[in-house]
Amino acid sequence: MALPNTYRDDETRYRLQSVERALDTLELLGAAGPDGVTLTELTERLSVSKSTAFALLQTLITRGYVADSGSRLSRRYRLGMALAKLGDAAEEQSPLIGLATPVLRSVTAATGLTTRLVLPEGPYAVVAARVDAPGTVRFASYLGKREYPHCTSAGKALLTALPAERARALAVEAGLPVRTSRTITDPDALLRDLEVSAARGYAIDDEEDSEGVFCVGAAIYDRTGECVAAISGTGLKLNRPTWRLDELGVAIREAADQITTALGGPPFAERAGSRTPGSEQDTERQDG
Amino acid sequence: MALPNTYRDDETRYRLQSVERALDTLELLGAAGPDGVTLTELTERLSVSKSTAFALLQTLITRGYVADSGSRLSRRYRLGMALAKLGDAAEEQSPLIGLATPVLRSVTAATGLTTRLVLPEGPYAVVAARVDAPGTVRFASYLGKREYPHCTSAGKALLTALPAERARALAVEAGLPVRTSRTITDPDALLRDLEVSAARGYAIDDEEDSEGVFCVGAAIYDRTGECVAAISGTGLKLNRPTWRLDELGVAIREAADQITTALGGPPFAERAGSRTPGSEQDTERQDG
DNA sequence: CGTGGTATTCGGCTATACCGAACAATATTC
DNA sequence: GAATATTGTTCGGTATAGCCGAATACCACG
Repeated sequence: MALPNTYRDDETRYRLQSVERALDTLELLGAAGPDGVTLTELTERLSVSKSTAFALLQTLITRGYVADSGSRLSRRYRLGMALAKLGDAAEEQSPLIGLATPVLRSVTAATGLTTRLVLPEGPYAVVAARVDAPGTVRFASYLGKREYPHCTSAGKALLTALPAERARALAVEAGLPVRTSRTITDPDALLRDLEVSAARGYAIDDEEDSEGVFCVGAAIYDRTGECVAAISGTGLKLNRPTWRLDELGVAIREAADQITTALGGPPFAERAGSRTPGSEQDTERQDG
Repeated sequence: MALPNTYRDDETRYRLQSVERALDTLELLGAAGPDGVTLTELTERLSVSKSTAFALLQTLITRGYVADSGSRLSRRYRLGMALAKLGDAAEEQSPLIGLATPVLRSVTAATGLTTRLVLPEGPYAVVAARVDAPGTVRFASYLGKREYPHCTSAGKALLTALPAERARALAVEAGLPVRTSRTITDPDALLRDLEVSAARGYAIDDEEDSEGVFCVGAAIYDRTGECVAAISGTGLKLNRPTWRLDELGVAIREAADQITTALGGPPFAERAGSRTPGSEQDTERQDG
């Protein structure tokens, strides 16, 4: 190496190369679907030598974090059960997730909706926990999925907690791509929608993100009054044509309130009317 | 210098030390509960230097696998959300778990029981997936929990798939400790119970493992006719005094059948009467 | 029976991960 | 309020652990 730089980049100081590669391996396998990945595939995607990839896999396999299937030749590797175990423990250790999951279960049992807990990450909302409704063929709703702020109920719910200016900035940062014919793509229209949602205590996505799919979402606040998360309930219109979005919205709002109060935050009733100032835009009649 | 044994133990060949330590760290944090662990605690439990433990944590933290809470000094570390994400992916990738989870959800929704998928591990049954019933204050039912074969419905269900001698041997190996006043501690009595359970298609644990708690379980078979897992449903007698164990048992049996047939295995009706296959069954190729 | 694709094994080189010790920052004690 | 105890963080030297490249073993086609 020509570079005599004995000191490492500040970003990578105190970070162990082989551990990072092991994590890369796991994440790669996780994104790879049930068919798994082959050793040579891994080799090139990690840009390491075959023997290195092999050693990584050996280590992870003997500990149960990676499972190998397929016989001898053209073996395929996928994530192992030890990870499911750790993931479970991680969920319980996260105060928010541990608190929210039982509530989500109740809502799902009562309403038949698939429920989720999402956290803000930049302008997006990422799924942190979920309780799938029975019979669901499983939405494309894996943990860690990033959802748009402008066309999902959870994303909107997060925005309702912010001053109008900030909400607009975030939505614009994420972009407002068209997802269905009903997607709100105009920032001003979105802000009006948020106004209504905030007053109502829950946000609605009525086939704005995906055809035939609706959801309702509500924000969660901690003791400092900061919005830290949101929950949402999702349903398919096909399954049951006569959902009552207003009733479901209230159910979600109350569930969110339950979590909020558990965190010591202000419930909906206390927040009512005190929508974050920002610009007090005149409300124009919204036509469809 | 005395060059010590350049060749490593066969057990540890091709295994990366730092990766193993990282995994040790995660497992340690996972077992530590929501309060987490402090750096010095970790240092001594891993028997590594403080700086090493620090580097491990840094790596895991920047990748989101460990979260730190508590301010500056006396910081506490717990598992991070990246693990929940991977664990979720691992569940979907496991063919058995991915298959069983939707079924478990249906059973839970229909019956109100907390349902589990368990796998055999030596003489024990370890929990591989679970769907908690709403309102459950959460049993001590974390993923990876080992359950006794003699006093849990899932454990018994696994035993029903084995020849009597083997079932007895396993139960004895695990021991038959007293758990409640109703625990079966006599191997012969257990075998009689298994006989009945096999004929019925499901096993019952009526407060044999824990006071006030019952469960029903049934075995799952793959295409080779081997029992590979079992599912169980658990309920609290306190909550609802009038459970119908027979109905619940049938529900569990049918759910197990559903998974079994999905795997290409023999459902209950076909197994009836043929307890203890014991004899040699031809290996049937699955060409085409 | 070769050919091309895999997974393993080997041995050497050096970058890497380890340690010990000093440093900094916060509590706790007097 | 200074002294002490206990924790997290930084640093440099060192040898070991991890990386690579090449050679080998294995299997499935043609």
